[in-house]
Amino acid sequence: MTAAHPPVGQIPLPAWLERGMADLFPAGMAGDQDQQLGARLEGAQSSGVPLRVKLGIDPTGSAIHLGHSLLFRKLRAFQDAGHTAVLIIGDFTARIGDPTGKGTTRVQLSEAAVEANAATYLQQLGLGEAPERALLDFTTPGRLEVRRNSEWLAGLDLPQVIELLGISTVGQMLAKEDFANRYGSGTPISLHEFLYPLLQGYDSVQVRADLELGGTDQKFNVAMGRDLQRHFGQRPQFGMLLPILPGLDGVQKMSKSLANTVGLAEDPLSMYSKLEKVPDGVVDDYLTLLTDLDLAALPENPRQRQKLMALEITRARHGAAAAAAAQADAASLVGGAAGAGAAEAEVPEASLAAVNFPARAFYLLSAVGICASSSEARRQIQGGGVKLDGEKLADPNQEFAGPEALAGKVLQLGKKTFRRLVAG
RNA sequence: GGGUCGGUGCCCGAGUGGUUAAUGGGGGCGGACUGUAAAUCCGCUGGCUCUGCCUACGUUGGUUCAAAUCCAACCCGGCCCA
Repeated sequence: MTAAHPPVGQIPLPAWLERGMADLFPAGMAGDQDQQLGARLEGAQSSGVPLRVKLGIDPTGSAIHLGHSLLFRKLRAFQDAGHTAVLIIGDFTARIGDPTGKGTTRVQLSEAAVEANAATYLQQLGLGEAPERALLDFTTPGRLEVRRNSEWLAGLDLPQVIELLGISTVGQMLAKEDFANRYGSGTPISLHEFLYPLLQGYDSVQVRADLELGGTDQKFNVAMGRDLQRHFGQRPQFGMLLPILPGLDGVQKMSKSLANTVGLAEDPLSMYSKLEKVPDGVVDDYLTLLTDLDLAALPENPRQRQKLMALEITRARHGAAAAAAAQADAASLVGGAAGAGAAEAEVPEASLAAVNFPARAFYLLSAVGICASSSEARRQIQGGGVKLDGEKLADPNQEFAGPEALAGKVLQLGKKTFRRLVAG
């Protein structure tokens, strides 16, 4: 090795690409064009052949939340720059379960469950929706490929599997933090879990990825993709890692199992009211990763910043009018003028059709889905957290004779859960 | 396969025959407070249209008037050995 040169041949990356980026590898040495993403981008430009940008998702849940959407936003940015998004639905790998970030072996999902999840994912990403609200560009030809990895994984035979296993070593696997922790602490690791990174890496081979997007926790898996591509004689992909979005608690990552998420499918009001009170420390992260706002031109006041962030993220999903309404409603509902201010609010509706009358208050809450169980509902009422049209419900046994007495009213739990009751 | 230790409510973790949905902590939810949040304080934290009735301490069966607590078998896991 000669002395390090200044990055003479270093080709700068566009701003849209670098925004929010946590890591990019290989980092790119001046002399080696194959190590530079900038060079590959230029190559794509001059040859007219778009880059293939891989993003894999595991259809393990049914709701996409903001923590996922930052990856899709970046993928969309690549699409808008003319490249091809290769969205891999890990229908096969989902049945193994990504061991990343998990303290325990994941439950293996059934084929049917995976399929159902995959369908709702595409829907949430905006398949069939107005392009300006869709997260991905589904319409421009050549910008999107949706693949399922069962296409190539389901048919692997044992010799092929053994070949894959031969590419990595136990030592490499145990170098992965999650495995190391589990091994160190005596938590079981099933052998099939070692297969996960290999199979995900094999996806990169199959789709001939130029770049793979992932969260920073995916570094191991993305790097594995490079190893496999090299093994199969391909030019290895770049790995672009984006931060793991902190959840609404501001501390732990946004994750459904931690119940600190904002789902893309959520209504504007709950989306806005959740976002406008995230801890100050993560507001800038949200602004960077979930909006396109000019970061240099943000309000100084932390509260204003927070509201702007909440408004902008809600707007991107639901449109300007709905977002503005949500902001106004959130203010009036929390401000104590509940009911009155909520009159025109975009409060989610709850049908009384499934409620058997006469209904006691605690039963009503659970029947309408505002509380998980009638016992919980009883406790919430006793705790003074339930209001009907702004008026506190005091008695969990209060009886309602029929839907007429309730239709049109707003049932409220705490400060952020609302349901407008509708007959039938 | 052998030895050994262990499997408790969302999580961690007490509890070793007898008022009890089961100490404590975390988390969560609700209330007060605040610019929302955080911090702090308070309440709740198995289910059921519920003034009572169910189901609960890995599973199944057993011993007892009585078991999370004793016994047996089984299942699952850690560690050591092979």
